[in-house]
Amino acid sequence: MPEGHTLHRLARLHQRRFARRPVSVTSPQGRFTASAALVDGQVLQRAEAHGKHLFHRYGRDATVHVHLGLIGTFSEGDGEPPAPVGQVRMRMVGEDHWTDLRGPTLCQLLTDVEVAAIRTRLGPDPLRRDADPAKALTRINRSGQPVAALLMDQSVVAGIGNVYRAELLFRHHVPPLLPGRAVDAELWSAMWTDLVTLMRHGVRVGRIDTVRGEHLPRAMGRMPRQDRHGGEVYVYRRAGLPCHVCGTEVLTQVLAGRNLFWCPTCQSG
DNA sequence: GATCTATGTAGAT
DNA sequence: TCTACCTAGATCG
Repeated sequence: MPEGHTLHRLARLHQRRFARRPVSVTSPQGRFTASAALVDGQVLQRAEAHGKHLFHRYGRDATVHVHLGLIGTFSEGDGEPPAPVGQVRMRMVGEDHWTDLRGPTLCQLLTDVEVAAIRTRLGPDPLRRDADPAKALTRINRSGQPVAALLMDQSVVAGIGNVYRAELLFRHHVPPLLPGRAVDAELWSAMWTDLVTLMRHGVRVGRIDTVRGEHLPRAMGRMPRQDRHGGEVYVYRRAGLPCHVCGTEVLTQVLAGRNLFWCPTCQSG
């Protein structure tokens, strides 16, 4: 679930459902109880996302910071919340809605300085208006690391995860192991523009779809069926299957602890 | 019902 | 580089 689009979608939902009104904040599981008590009953001023980080600002030096990690998840509903089931780290209850947070990597109450520290170490986020893609290119060009590794580095670009990485490289015919310094401005401009479009679509529909008109798989004669993550993709988790565009077997390799997927023909550079 | 795997990161080693 | 986190959907039997 959680690449940048998921967090922006949650921020938008929480802003709409909880902001500008008092919110009950508790920790049925107990691991967030002391911090929850400090904002419980206060007005949520603003919910926003930067990359994969979610911030609930209640006031000066009182921001709840959530990072879902790999397995964190929010569930939500209308009206009265049900009895907590399982390990609910944080429960928020507003006038008409409730939401439960389970399994996050981080759920902590931060001061303004601590929030700023997190945000300054993040790279530009394609889903934010304040993003400067040139900052990302500078970092990419300074490095001999594979572009596939750089795209996953949240201090280079904030919000890209394993699915968007694989799909972006495929869509731009980029070999994953291409060194960062070989990415030119024209290529990066095209990749960034595409990322903005793809991720905005992700926020809108709540899943990652990267198969668009210009890449229709004519050779296959049909659109790819939905993949396990719920959207339509070219190469992510398709190792051993034929490429939707050229039919070559999709390859996989572990790079820096994450599974990488690519088509050696379409992405031969 | 049991088992496997994962869209991620932090912290230990 | 390894492990913990400890959810949920897919797959196995």
